[in-house]
Amino acid sequence: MQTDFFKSIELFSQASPESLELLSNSAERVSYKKSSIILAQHQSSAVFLYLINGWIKLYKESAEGAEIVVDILSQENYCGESFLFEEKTEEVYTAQSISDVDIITVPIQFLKQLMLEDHSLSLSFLQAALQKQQQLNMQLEHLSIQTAAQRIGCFILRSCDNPISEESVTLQLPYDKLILASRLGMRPETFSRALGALSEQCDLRIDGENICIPKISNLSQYVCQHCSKIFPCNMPQ
Amino acid sequence: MQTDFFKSIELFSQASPESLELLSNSAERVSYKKSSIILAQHQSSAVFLYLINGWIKLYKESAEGAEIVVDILSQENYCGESFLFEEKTEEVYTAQSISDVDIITVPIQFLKQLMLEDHSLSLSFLQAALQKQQQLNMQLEHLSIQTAAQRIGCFILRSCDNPISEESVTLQLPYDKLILASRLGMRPETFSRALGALSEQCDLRIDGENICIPKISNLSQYVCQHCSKIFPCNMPQ
DNA sequence: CGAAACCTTGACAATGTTCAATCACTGTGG
DNA sequence: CCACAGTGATTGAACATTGTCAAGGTTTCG
Repeated sequence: MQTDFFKSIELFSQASPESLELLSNSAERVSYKKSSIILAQHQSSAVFLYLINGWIKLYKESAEGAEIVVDILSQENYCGESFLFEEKTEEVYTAQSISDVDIITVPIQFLKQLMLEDHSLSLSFLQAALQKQQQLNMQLEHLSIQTAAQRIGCFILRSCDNPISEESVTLQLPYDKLILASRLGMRPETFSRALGALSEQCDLRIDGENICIPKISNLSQYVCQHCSKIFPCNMPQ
Repeated sequence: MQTDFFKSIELFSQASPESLELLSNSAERVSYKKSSIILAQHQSSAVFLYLINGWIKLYKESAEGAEIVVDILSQENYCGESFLFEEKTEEVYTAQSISDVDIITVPIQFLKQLMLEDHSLSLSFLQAALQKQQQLNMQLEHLSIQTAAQRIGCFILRSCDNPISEESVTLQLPYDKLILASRLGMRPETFSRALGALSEQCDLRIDGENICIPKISNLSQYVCQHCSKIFPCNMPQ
């Protein structure tokens, strides 16, 4: 792989020339079709995975065999970083593509070595980790404060390019409603009903995966009531 | 302040001698009585706060004035790190002591400078951030999977020194039930009822803030059913 | 076409919240 | 020392929200 390619990825853009060189030798770029198992549980603690494009579902199984969705990765997200300093096999998960995807994988021990040698790179990772932390805090807040309809509305709002526009906006849900539901911490049935309620409350027009929002302010008013952030919050998904 | 003191704190233990020297000159160690406002909203983005001992509540206000508990810090936790690389005043909060506390404060810009110069220190922070991330992931999972009673039980379980002991264990709740309730994402009334239900289910004896667990396995069986982790999971609070 | 996956709907149960009332405990001032 | 206020905690009843189970519709794709 080419060093220039890594240079263009924000997470690696500050890495030293030596790191980039080493990365380009040891990283692998792979493509998968939709619904492929990319990492099985036993592999997940040994690999750092960077998602170039597409969507990936990370999930585990509970003691009783139920599927627990840990996270949905989108473009430019990554996973596996929690194994940088821990050997624990506690947090293992399965990674499955939910669209066609392009990814990069790096053996975790190799990445750790880079991290120990390259100060700039570790600062980039620190920065990214702190951002992710904020996002997780937001999700926690939403889960305990917002209703199902508000969480869906919040997701839609944060998908708008320009949330303060007065114009009507049309957008597509990025993936299955089933997956979006579990991502927002609710059952598919609840999602379906809540989306219905939301569209009544806020005058949305919904046709399958397409959503038309005639007036964004209707939505933000309904959604952002109880939240600690100030609209437009610009938090990533 | 003395450099040895910082050396004894895990988060700073790997810092270079120069960093320790600089830290000991610019950090402040302060004590507060219970219920003091330690950081008001407008200060929180300028200060890194390390908690030596006691408990601190971090909270914000929603658009409507309701209090939103962001986090409860316990011994050896810290806050303010999210402002290392972001100037945003988005995530500001108020920090209030909920017991007598001893803390250390470091101006955030000063800490940032250290981080840019001291590779080892930034690795320690990266490691800590990744651990915190795992903790947040666990909280998210619990909030959407566990019932109120299970969350309380999980908290109690993880407060036990030796969760695989066969002996009976007695412990104290670390702070108000009101605060614990909001930390676990439920109303005080729900907490009260759920604790009652839990003590029936798992044969606990509860007297105010003291909880006696005759048989821990009763508790773990009831609590850990749906969780993706394996008992005893040893996750921090 | 037919199977499988995705999505929706209805009836009902479980869970948690809200509001109001009450009680226990603590510390304060007369 | 006692009355009293204030905080923390509990309880009941009504209500809101979400989950569960079962059935049926829709879309997609081989």
